[in-house]
Amino acid sequence: MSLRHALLGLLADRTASGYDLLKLFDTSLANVWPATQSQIYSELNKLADTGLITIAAEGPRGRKQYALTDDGLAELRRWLTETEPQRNVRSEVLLRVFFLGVVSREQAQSYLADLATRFATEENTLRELENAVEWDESDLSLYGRIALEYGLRFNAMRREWAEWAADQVK
Amino acid sequence: MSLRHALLGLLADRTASGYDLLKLFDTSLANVWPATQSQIYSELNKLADTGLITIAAEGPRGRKQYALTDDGLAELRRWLTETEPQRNVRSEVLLRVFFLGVVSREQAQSYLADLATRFATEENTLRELENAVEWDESDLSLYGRIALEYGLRFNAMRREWAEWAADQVK
DNA sequence: CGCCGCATGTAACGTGTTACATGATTAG
DNA sequence: CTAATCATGTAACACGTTACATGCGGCG
Repeated sequence: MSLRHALLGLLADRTASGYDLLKLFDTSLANVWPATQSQIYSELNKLADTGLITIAAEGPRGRKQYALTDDGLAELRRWLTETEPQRNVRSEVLLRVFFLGVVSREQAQSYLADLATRFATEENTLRELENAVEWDESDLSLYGRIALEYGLRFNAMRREWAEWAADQVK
Repeated sequence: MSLRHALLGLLADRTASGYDLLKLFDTSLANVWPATQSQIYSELNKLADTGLITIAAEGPRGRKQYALTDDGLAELRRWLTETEPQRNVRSEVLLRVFFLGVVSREQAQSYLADLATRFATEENTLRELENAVEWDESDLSLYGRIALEYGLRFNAMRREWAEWAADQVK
């Protein structure tokens, strides 16, 4: 049920249409909680039905500008403080590593070395993103930078681990 | 489509029944690729239908002992070497951090401090697991330890990040 | 003989992805 | 005027979770 709260969270900052939210997902939330257009639009309708958001204004081309209601903000706060985040375990990378025994040691080693390169690339991508974003003094900037720092540390850790693992396989 | 390959991977080591595999998922794969009983049994039937595994023997209580076929091993190798692991991004923890602006700084700070504690606990759990497992010289032990090391480093990294983040919010 | 564990199967529901479908507005 | 962008909606399918359902076999 996190998509619903992601939408509430974005609408807590400012009002937006489904189309606006779609773009926000593709930019700021792409690395945290991706969502498709189809998912966003249907969830918005459900949220409007249950009164957590309302249509604050309608624009050209059938545009619906959604706004968070008091109930919606309460629900967002409740989710944040009173519910446990379910730990997100599934890792396809680890699953593959688990079964590297079915290929040769040489193949396994180069597989892990490739992984290290991949993680290094992702780290660089995030670093470019960090430089491209215009950070300000808002809460979204503060917590956005904290989330980005997580990504940087995560990829650095994974790169070092993959290098270490490649060495272990030798 | 990773569940299918997880099953193939486990059957590459030894033959097993659905029930055996279920227990393997709950122990060795619980932190990598969880699966439910219902999912495992229906996927096994599909794999048997497509000839990637076969029923090597039948036992009491309708027990079906599955074995990997040559096709199955080939498919496992193909998946491992020729397909790209899709990066697993969704993180409920990060999503929550993103929206910490809707609660007070004090609440946000204690939220992050709690996270740090949680990660430290998980790290300890994994360390106990590491000591409890009887590691041998097999491939599964080698790659199992590599996967576990990932978990240890991951939680250490997250704990340090959460501590840093709590400090940033001050 | 009765209970626990072994062993499998399926139905209902929620979430997520891909693809199709349609149309209005605006910038060049 | 026409192409790109804005803007929303829905259908089909894949994957995952929860719950229900059933029965055999071995151990005490």
